[in-house]
Amino acid sequence: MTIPADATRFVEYSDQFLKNVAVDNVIFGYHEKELKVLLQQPYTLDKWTVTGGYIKKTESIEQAASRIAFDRTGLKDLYLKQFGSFGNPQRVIDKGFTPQRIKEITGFEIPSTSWIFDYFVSVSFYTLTEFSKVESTKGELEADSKWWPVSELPPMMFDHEHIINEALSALRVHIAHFPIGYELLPEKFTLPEIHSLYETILGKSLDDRNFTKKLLLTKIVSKLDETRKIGRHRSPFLYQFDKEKYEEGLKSGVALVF
Amino acid sequence: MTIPADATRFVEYSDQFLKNVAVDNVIFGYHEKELKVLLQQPYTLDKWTVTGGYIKKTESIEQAASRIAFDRTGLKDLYLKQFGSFGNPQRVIDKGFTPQRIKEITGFEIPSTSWIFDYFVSVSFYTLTEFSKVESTKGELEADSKWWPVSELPPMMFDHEHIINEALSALRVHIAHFPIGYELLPEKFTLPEIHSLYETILGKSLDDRNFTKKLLLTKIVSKLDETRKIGRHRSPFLYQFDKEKYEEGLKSGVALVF
DNA sequence: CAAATAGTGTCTTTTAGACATTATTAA
DNA sequence: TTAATAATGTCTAAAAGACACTATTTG
Repeated sequence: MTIPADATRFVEYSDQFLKNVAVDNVIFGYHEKELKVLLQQPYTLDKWTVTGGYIKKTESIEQAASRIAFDRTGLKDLYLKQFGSFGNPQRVIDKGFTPQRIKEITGFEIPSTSWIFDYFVSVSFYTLTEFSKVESTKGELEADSKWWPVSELPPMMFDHEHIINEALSALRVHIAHFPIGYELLPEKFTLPEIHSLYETILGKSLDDRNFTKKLLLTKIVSKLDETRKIGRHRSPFLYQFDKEKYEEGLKSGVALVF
Repeated sequence: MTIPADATRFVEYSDQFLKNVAVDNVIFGYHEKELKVLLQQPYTLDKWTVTGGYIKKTESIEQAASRIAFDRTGLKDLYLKQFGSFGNPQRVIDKGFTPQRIKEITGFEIPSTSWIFDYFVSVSFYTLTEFSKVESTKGELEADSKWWPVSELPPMMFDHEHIINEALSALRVHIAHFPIGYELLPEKFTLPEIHSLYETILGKSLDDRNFTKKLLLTKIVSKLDETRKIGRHRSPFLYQFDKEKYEEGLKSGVALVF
């Protein structure tokens, strides 16, 4: 077991942070037709959590989410979407903080009436990124940090399994109304690649003819005059996002219902 | 100016509540083809706020929202829908708490580093109710409490105007996918009545023939063998919600896109 | 019979969904 | 030439949207 850095940080730096409220980021990663989620394992238990952290008094909740996501992924400008907040007295049970435990570890005596023993409201965001862009997946404070397939999650702390499920629902609703893929695909990609991406996120297969028809109708991608040679079969054409249409879609919405 | 009850409560009861996080409820009321929102005016200023309150350590955020809504409306079993959380350092500016001010009023000396001078994250819910069902619209702690048309809001505190706009957007998305009206219409109502309700909430006019066609297709309302005599013109038939279909719609969704 | 509101049907366009064959590449 | 994958079009059914006349009531 590694150092219980969370507890230490709490005690030393707690004046910088808002109390009883925190941010959780569900970081989805797409890689080779699989949807994964970045989880970390705190010092306390054999259970896992989504990436999260505390909110500084000087920053907004969105800024906190962004800072925390950067700490975990090394990526700036991630599109973080708030999808809900979670809070109930049961949330505290798994936390692993007790006055005795903190004293053992840090030497500080904290009264059991302190706010750090009350439950935290989690303001939750999700984001999508290309798996391989993430360099430092390991937070300085956690024992371990790892990508897990959303379909095979390890035992989760608190209500974090529920939070991931809610994030996934929100994501699936979201991609019916807004373009995605810019951060997930190489600059030039093939129709089969973007097709697979949508299938993976939605968790179901999509008719290739109908998929192509609808996608091209939105004009958010445009065909290039190049192909990619990738095997003993017909070479697929390359496409790229039409930056302008894509940005417009982000603002005003684009129907891509499957 | 009335008693600054919020400040008093803060000081006296703050141990019961989570810190730096609170609930706000945007309570929409429908009455005579108008959509209104219940606002309260705290002691401090000539600005108004949506109804809100603090979260007890022993209750979930949903329970807090429900309790707070009951305090303001006297209604139980309101359908409260969480639509977002809001938090940034600017939120504190309007709050009207300063150490000096609290000392003047309550006699307590609170250090300026206390959490009560930091910003609060607002976990926000909206609900819809029939205007005239609300008896005690006045909270015990506020100077005044009043329904305002959503199109003519008074000067609002914090980011509460933004919160109301977000609530309205969420409501308009919501009614495209779930049945509403059960709490807003009399048990027996006419097609023109429910038609007006949808027009009011969506803020646009809807073709009567197409509206009726789609509504009846969902089977959530059924025609009765009675009419209501209301003037020197043809008497409209009465309808009522089909409880079973309605409940099912709440769970699984019902498309009513206009 | 006039004024007011309720009630209803048809046509057109658009969208969704099902479905199968031909084209290209390189071993 | 064959195995592998890419590319593409048509038909049908359902839904959305535009649009206007007839029915009933009572002063």
